[in-house]
Amino acid sequence: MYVTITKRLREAGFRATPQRVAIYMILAQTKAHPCAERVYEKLHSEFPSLSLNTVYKTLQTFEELGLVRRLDTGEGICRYDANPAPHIHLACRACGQVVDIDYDGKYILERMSQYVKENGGHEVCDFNLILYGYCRACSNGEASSN
Amino acid sequence: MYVTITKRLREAGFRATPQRVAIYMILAQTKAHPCAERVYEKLHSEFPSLSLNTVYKTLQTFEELGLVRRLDTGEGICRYDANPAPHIHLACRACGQVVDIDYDGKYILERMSQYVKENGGHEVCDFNLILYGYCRACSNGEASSN
DNA sequence: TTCAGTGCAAAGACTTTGCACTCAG
DNA sequence: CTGAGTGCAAAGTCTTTGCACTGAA
Repeated sequence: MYVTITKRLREAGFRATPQRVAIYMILAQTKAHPCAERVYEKLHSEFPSLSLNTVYKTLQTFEELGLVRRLDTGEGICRYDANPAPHIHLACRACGQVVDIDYDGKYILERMSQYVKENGGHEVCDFNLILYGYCRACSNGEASSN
Repeated sequence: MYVTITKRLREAGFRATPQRVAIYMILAQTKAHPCAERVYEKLHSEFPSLSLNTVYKTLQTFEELGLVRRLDTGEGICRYDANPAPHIHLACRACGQVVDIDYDGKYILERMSQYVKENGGHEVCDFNLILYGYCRACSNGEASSN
């Protein structure tokens, strides 16, 4: 994992700084789709000098490199996901967490691309599908936080 | 149309002020999915005293009443759509416009709800599907501006 | 060594809050 | 009349920009 990110950055002509590696590791090791602020908090003990600004810039760089995917869940913040493949998310209206849905995003992309091409003539490259509702825990009435 | 919005506001226990009616009319008469700022601009000649603040508050009210749907297209702004039914949008990466895709959103909602219920046990109420790509004009290389 | 990357501070964009005034019902 | 709604100003939140310093290659 460490090797992978270092290698990928260098191959793309970017420097593999400790900050970048650490930020990537945080994202790769979680399924919580954290926002910039959250990544910053998680790294604060390990990198006391790390600035939030650097987190923003790094996440932007990662997004441009396709290492990371930006998620707009309508909360007014950007969350980040280290899984860059098109996939679906469910945003829980009770606890606020964003969970991955195990559904073939590629299939959706292909079907929608074809449909939209035929009905309207538009070209589709990517999609963002967010489901709003209640995660299992919350719809079962279990207490939860986040 | 005018009657409709007035009636619906009153039925919900809200006052049908000229500002509210005007803001709704703007949204109902366009397919451009304007943001708050844009709505404000469009009404500035008719309502010189209208404040951007009121536009924000009104759009929020409309959203809560289900009269209007909020769209996050990843531009960092909120766009609004007077069609509250679940449907699909395509955001053009060239000209920036957001176009409606004529596809049965209800069908997607039902299918995804069932899938997610069975695989994960989550409850789905709504969805937001944005396709990213190029609108017909832009993918044909035609000049265009928003 | 050298410049991409970092960190600080400040600015920017969009949105919300607080409060006195106004007008819809 | 009366309080929901408006408009002004100010503040807040998330994100970006500018610039000198630093450390990866």
